[in-house]
Amino acid sequence: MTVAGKETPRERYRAQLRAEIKERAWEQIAAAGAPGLSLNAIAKQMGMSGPALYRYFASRDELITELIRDAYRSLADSIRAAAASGADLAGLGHALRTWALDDPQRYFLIYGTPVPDYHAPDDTTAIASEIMEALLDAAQSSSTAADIPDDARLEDHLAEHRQWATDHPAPPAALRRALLFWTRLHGILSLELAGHFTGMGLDPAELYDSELRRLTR
Amino acid sequence: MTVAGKETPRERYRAQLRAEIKERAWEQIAAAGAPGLSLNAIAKQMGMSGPALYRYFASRDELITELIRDAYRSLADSIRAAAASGADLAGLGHALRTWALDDPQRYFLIYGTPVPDYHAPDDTTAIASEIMEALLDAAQSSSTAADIPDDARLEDHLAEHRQWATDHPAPPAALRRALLFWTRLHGILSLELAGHFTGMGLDPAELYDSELRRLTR
DNA sequence: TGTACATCAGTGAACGCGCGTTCACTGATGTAC
DNA sequence: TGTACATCAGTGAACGCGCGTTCACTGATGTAC
Repeated sequence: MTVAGKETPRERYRAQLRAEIKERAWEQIAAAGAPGLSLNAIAKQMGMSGPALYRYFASRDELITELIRDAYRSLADSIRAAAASGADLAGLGHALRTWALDDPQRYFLIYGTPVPDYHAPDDTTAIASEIMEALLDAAQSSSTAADIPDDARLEDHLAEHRQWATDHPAPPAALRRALLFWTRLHGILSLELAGHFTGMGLDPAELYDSELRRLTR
Repeated sequence: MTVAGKETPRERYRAQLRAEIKERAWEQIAAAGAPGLSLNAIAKQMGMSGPALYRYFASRDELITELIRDAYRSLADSIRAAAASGADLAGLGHALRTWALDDPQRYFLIYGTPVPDYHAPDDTTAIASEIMEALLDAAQSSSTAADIPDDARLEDHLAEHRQWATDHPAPPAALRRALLFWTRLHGILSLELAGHFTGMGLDPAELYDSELRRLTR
């Protein structure tokens, strides 16, 4: 990393071109899904020859890895920005949905069909933890009388299996709430984004808000 | 369709080979995901030349379409079999999870990342309706005192938007239950199958059962 | 039961395509004295 | 300020590959008389 003020023109140009490559990559992914991403196609779209891109990314895989990282980063930033501006759990829920609808294929790059034997870069787990921490904070500080029925068995399990919440002071009830927030909302979101509600004649937003109400009331 | 007894040897052979092609296709999908499916690779694996497969499927797309149909059919059959043997909503939930874990990529072929501009064949919506009907039956006949807090607003919405449950006598509360069953379980399942719980140190099965308990208690 | 013909399965060659990636090279941009 | 050298961006040709798909053809299997 270079300090902003000390960037040489060349460095700035490099960063700019890397950014543009990624932008085109996102456009391609939006148009044809991640498997359809092609370096040559990106180059052609930018008016360059294919091999030129190898000055900026060592391989197609490196580019995709970077995109996954950026997707995680973007989601974490959205969630944290919402939290920073005083949003409660419901607010984080809306931030999540807005983020997902904003670019469905970006959502699926993180939460969609996994490619067998592909492992996401290690640092994404750190970003995922960031997200969980924001959820835990909100789950802990929002009303205790949330509308989720008790479930002693699950809370016992969570009390003993909380590596994912290491160092977070949230009590089991809050762990449970954050977790259900995560799984329930992803259930609706992924079905919605994949189009499984179209033709059913109901509004996914209503369903989403309903779950959110139950989690935060 | 030919009646079983009237199948000629040729027809039987054809059906057998079509089936074997599909089997190999599933193996490939399990190994490399749906985008990695290749007719030539299947042919090679079966000891045939590539073009030979065109006797059995008009194109790669037709094969995939058929696989999607089969996946839906398989899920619907599993759910209905469970229902037929007297399973309640919880039983259907376990059938769903078992089916999903049995072949994650088959699950994702239905519920995973959608390919932009690809539309599933029309008859799959009929099979999807079959599945929803089985859920509605179970949701209706199981205890009314389920552990889902009331939500008048959602029930109002569902009372007015129930094209997906046309002709089904289930009251709004049951519609809601069936719907939440579907979205909540898919939330956990898709996160689990995509590996998002690994490293968190908790057992997705506990979470799944906990949600099931809440939905059916 | 045997022959003549039609149907069908499978082959091998070929087409056109796009992919990721390497390599040797040109020309422009920056750096050092 | 001007020259000499190093660094870097981008090109075009090429490699090897696998893909879906078409086509003309061979040989086996079934059908009709």
